[in-house]
Amino acid sequence: MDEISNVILTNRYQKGENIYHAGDQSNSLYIVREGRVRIYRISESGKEQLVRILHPGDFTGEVALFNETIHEAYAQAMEETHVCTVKRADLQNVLEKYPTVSLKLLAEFSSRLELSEKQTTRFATEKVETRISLFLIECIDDKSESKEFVLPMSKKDLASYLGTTPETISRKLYELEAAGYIKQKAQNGIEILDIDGLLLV
Amino acid sequence: MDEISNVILTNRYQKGENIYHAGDQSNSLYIVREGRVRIYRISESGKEQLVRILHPGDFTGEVALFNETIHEAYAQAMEETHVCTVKRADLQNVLEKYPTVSLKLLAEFSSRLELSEKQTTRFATEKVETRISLFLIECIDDKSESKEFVLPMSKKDLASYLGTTPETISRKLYELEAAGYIKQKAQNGIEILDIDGLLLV
DNA sequence: CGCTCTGTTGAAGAGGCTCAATATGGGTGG
DNA sequence: CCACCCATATTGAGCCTCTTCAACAGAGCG
Repeated sequence: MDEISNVILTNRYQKGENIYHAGDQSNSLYIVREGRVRIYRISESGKEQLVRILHPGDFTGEVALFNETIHEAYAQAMEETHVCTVKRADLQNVLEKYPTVSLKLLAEFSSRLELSEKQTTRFATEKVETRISLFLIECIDDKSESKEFVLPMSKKDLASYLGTTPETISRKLYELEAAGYIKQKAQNGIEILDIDGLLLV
Repeated sequence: MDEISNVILTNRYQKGENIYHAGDQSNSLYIVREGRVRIYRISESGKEQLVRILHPGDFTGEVALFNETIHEAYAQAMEETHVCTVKRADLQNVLEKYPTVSLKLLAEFSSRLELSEKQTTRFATEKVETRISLFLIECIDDKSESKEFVLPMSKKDLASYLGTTPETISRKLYELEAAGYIKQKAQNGIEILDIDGLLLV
């Protein structure tokens, strides 16, 4: 722990500020301390997709780190955010000295890989309505118990994340509500009324 | 090397045989020695998607390995295939003893992650025709030089990989040929005539 | 030689996108 | 505290892409 704290730096970013850009030749791992970070990509045809949102404890920058390439994604602070950075050389030192850290990292990577491939398969095989339903269901998995929650992002971002448009999100949520599966509340609140119904969409 | 060869087992699989199923509780890493292996998933709604094809030297099984969960994908031999397996405990021993192996693994994982997220973004933002064009372009990147190659899989598999149908593949390839971007040859051969044109699709 | 799986072609229809107009709401400055 | 502003969200209409279903052609294999 001491060894690690010696090699980390902390930076602050304002809302909207970019932590790195696609094309940057970074050599650091970024760990979110406070705030939220939007990771997004620009496709070949110039459209933007939200890949994921980092919360305190999450990290990013790994691809550029282990492969010495440039960043392929963008990282942008969604609010006032504190980020710790570890330089590549320092990280490699730690990893060589403490092999169990590598095992933890490997576990994290492999579950991220799993998640990403699952997402790809959903895009490849499910229609928008189903992707939205599955997303809603996963929102309650986390907080368990209560079947009511607040969308973890704006509907615009959600559209980008799910590979659709804000218009379609709006309409599909309306349809799901009309069908009695969910109830929309103020400020992006959602209550799930019928999980089984949602699963069959 | 000696240490590793002591802990690996070799298995043979016939064409069509499954190496593991989704739901299996596996505890091994599988390395392809000879042959080809199709990795695919079944989505929530029951549709199949081809995730990738393993060639000699490639490996799989990592998610179940580092997270002690069940397999989420299926691995099926596409032809007579020889596969080496390493048990989880043995692998962890090696990784703890030789930290640089972990670094190599981390590099491999992170580039796979990168690839998977890129693919997700393509599904989220590009239409089928563009996805096909990009796929064709990547086929020649590998073999460089020659602008002629044989599709690395059947068109049916390609449809599954690109999240579309064989009918659409057939039609789009026809359109790309009509536009003068490519030329189709016998047995899934393709010649690229105009890369820049393809990139603009 | 026939069977089965892959690939092609046609027609119809659904799903989702685009564009435009309008509403809403959080944040800012006066 | 209010008025305003800009980003987000909603709603409608038309259209385009792609899927679906069906029929048929070809290729590979026992």
